[in-house]
Amino acid sequence: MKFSNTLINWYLQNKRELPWRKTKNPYFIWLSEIMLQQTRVAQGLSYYLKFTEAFPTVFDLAKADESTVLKMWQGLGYYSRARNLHFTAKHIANDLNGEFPSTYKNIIKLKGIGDYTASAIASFAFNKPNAVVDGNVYRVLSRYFGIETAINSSTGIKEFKTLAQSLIDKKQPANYNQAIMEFGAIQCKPQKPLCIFCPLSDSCVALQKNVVEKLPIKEKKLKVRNRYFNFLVIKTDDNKTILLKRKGKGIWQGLYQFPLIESKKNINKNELITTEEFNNLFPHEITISLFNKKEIVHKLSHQHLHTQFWIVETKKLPQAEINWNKVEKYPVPILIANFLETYQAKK
DNA sequence: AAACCGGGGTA
DNA sequence: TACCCAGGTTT
Repeated sequence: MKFSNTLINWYLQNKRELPWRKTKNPYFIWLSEIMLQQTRVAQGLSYYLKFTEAFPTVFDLAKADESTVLKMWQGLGYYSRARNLHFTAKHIANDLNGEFPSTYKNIIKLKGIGDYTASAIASFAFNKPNAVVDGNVYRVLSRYFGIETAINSSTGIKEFKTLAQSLIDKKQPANYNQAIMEFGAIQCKPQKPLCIFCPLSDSCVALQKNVVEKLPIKEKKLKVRNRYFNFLVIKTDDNKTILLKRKGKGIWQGLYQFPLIESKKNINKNELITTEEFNNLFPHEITISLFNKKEIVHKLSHQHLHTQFWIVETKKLPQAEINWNKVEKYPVPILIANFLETYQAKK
């Protein structure tokens, strides 16, 4: 059977009875869609009942004070939804004569309505063949077709939208959209999906490849932390230096490095020599110069290390116990090794 | 492209 | 704790 027919049949037998599924009133449908953005049905339901009772028409909502609307929204989260809802209610009541736009193109112009919500309203209220793509649709399609494109990449967004649009049942777009989302919410769940008695199990690519739990794929947007490292490359007049072993849990555990002064940003020589750490190391006279005129940015998966190597020349230091011809014996981060290579070459 | 916006449920 | 939820707007 066709993908869409299977889903619609499943939907007609398994759907939950929800108040916004019993109406074609675009105002009610809009209200429910805004409330259900990033929100579970169980959480939004009581708010929907409260709002439709207090504001039975878009004019009632438009007449209310914004603070009243926000107060009623309290606890539902994402409060810009409530502000946009009220703004759009006033727009529809005052500028559009209370008539809700009936096409995707016009619906999406409304504040607080994006691609998903415009498609949902166009199909549910006006029976237009605009396919919805929400979190459920991403999950169902990526699994059934075995699509590994990241759903939060720009190419993934286009790919899934195009696919969803190609699959919609144009004779009953509302039922199809409802069906695929309900199927994703109840059957093809994020965790522990019910594959054992799934009506699509025979042709589900992810099930056959045993990758159901891995889909959909989402790009990890790991936040990169910028750190600013100042390494003090010490050279005593008896040709010794200092290497310190990194302890603790952070990066480079157990490896050796030159004494490090971390700063909030790249600093110049004056700023460096006035740091407390620097003065603790060098009580007496030294000469100091920046080795790399341009900062070296060492990129780790989750950190960008903006690095400056400072050459510090001084007379004999009791802490400086490592002879420069032994430095290469120590395990060091590649960042330090690369520095040593260019530094030694210049000598 | 990425940050931001929230409260709540689930494993 | 980490992930996800009938996403959209702003930068």
